[in-house]
Amino acid sequence: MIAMSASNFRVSEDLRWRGLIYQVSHDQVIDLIDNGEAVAYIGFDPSGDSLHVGNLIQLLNLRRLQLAGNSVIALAGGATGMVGDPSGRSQERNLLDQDVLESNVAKIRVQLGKFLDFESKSAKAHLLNNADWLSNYSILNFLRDVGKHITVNQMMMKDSVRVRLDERDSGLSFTEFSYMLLQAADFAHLSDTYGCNLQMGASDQWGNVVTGIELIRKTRQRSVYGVTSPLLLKADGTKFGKSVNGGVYLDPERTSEYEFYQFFLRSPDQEMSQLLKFFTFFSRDETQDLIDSSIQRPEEREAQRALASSMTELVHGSDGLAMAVNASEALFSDDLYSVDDRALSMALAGAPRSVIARDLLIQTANIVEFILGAGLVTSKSEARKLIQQGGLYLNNRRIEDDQRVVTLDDLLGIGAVLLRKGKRDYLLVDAK
RNA sequence: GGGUCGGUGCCCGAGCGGUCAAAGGGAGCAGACUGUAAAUCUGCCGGUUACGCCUACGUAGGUUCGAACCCUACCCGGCCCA
Repeated sequence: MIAMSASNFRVSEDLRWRGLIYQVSHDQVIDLIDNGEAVAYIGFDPSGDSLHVGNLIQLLNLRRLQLAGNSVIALAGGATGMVGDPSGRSQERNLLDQDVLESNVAKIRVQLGKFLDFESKSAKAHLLNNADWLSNYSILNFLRDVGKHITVNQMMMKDSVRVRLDERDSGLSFTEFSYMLLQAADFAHLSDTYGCNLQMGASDQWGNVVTGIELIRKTRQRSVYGVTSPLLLKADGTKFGKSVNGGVYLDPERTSEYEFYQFFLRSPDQEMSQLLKFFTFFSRDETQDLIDSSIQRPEEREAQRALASSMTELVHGSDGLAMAVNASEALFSDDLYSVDDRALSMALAGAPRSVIARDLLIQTANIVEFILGAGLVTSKSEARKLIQQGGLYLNNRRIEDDQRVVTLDDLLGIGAVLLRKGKRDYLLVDAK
């Protein structure tokens, strides 16, 4: 599967073929990474308590480099998160509480760690938090060590800043303006203490990366490099990574294994080539076969299946994948009643679920109240509209009447009721 | 601190005394078509005890029979000046 060990393998070629290289600061980077001499770092923003599929691309890039023999550093931005990166943002962000931030960092560290190999002797991996060196950096020293070497003129030229200055009704605070200096200081610190010589990131990080390179060149007379990867956009040009219930996260508490699998399974045909290249570790041949299949027999969705399986397994392990696949098959089977209860119960272990009081069913509950209580809809009018429009299914049977009541008789053998909104938004409701 | 422009529903954006739950667009939701795809078409898109009522147009007051629209103060943002 992971065709990394072949002696003639060159990561740079692989990355380029995958379309993962957008900008490169110096051509030397290519040799550096091909020879396994890079010590590469990528920073991750802890503004949420879980990484999402967008971050995953970057994290996998780090993994790709490590598999090719380079050392890597995953950095959680415990300090920079306190300030907020203006890159790619059209609005000033709100500051996060310190304790929220700390708990986010703790959770993200765990996720980051899962994708790197800490055992390797030659290709080392480090997991760091920049709060460890930035928190106690005195402002005076910072201004002298870092600020002195970067002119405001340069900073103003950066896209992330310029966009905000040109913007009609949102400004840019000094705090966010300073962000790139903090990131530059990180790079310098990592260069000093870990021999870090390469910073990577998504293309919106280019300005920050370059600032770090500048700083190190001026203050350390040392050459370090930068590489960015393109921002992944959907075929229609909008942001990638949104599903029915918001973002797609790596944390199963936020995005269940089933939902995660489904997200990739539903990928549009048009995006398959790019998604396979960005996310998977399939070889060139394997990838090409999948792309061909997708073009010739799109209705089979072979590529989607391969992508979804591969990603789910990578993030949630083989158990997680099994749960996701079982739940998917059970939920999308034509006749739910034909599946025996035991199998159903197992299969639906990974399905989205909620709980409702059994007593409610004993007294019989109105369908509208029932689905509201279950959390399938957020108001009674939404519930009624859903039914009127023919979008509500109970145990895979369409409900036409909003006066319908739900009773114990509606419980499947597994002691739960299966609700469905629209074509594919399922919710299993346990009666307890 | 002064001047000036602005703050409208999830977002963008009209409205500028009644006919405004508020045009239009986007997003979202549902339906049809299909392959759990895309595109397209249709309907919905504040809540509710549902042709009524409640909540909403930065916040608090005021004028008026009646305000998102007028007045006052305050808060927040942009720009310019100091």
